Amino acid sequence: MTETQIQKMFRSHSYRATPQRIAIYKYLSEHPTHPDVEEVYQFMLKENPNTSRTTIYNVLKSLEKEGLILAIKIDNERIRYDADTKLHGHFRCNGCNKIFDFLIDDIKCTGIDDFETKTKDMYFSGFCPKCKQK
Amino acid sequence: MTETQIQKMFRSHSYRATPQRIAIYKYLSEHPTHPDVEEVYQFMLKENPNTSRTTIYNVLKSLEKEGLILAIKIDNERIRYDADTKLHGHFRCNGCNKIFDFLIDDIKCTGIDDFETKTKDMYFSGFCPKCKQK
DNA sequence: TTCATTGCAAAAGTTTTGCACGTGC
DNA sequence: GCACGTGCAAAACTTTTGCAATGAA
Repeated sequence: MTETQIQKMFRSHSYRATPQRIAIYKYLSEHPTHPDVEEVYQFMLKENPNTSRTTIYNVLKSLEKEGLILAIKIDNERIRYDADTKLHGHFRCNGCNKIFDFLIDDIKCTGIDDFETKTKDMYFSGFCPKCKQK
Repeated sequence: MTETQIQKMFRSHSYRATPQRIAIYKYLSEHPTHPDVEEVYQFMLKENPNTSRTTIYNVLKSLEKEGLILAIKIDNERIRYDADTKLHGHFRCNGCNKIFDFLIDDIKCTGIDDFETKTKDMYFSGFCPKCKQK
């Protein structure tokens, strides 16, 4: 996504396209490694040593609220973020602690037919192919 | 579940059956409302005013580690706990903030065939039948 | 008796708040 | 120019740690 496209996206959500917002969104979309607040903060410090943690919290919270990014709560320790908002699952390996994306083809549920579903999050955990051999 | 059964369950997991553990587990299984640390603490205070928050953290963490309870991370603010460890989904209503349980009949995924899956968590959000009318 | 577990107090870590200043529109 | 957003420092809140005392097995 180009900087101009990101700007347009923010403006269509009535957000000002500040350099900080653009940089954070760009970082998330170019690093689909599901980083947490601290990783985003450390990256932003490199760009501008005056960056404040408050800004990271503000930006991530507002982007999540507006549905532009996902908050991934698969980890007990920290919330991770993902700029890919298409429906997909997350697998956490207990060996290497990495998060893997996977496709969700179909889900069949009972008991929420009359509910209005807005978001669907799916978290699996276990061992990835490499770690299960050990 | 009777107190004796809970005791046996703890012992079979090499946990000592302390009154605190039993009371916390009993509270969770009798109150399937997905309470958080603070709610468990407030309940325990009524039973014994000397209860420490540390104990709540210790007990919930160890029970979760051993798979005797589930940690539900559907809420941004707090982790909730559930003594029902059978596979089921959780729906969070953005209107009344309640958590509803639902059945998962089938999930079809692509990309993790070679993974060894130990846990499956599914979180939906949106509006419950009552709240969607407003 | 022994050692896991508890409760307390303090420390560490995380997130929010209040406010002055700066900047996108 | 105006309102939104940022950065800073402090406050608030959450969770962990170290340790002495307790009590389950």
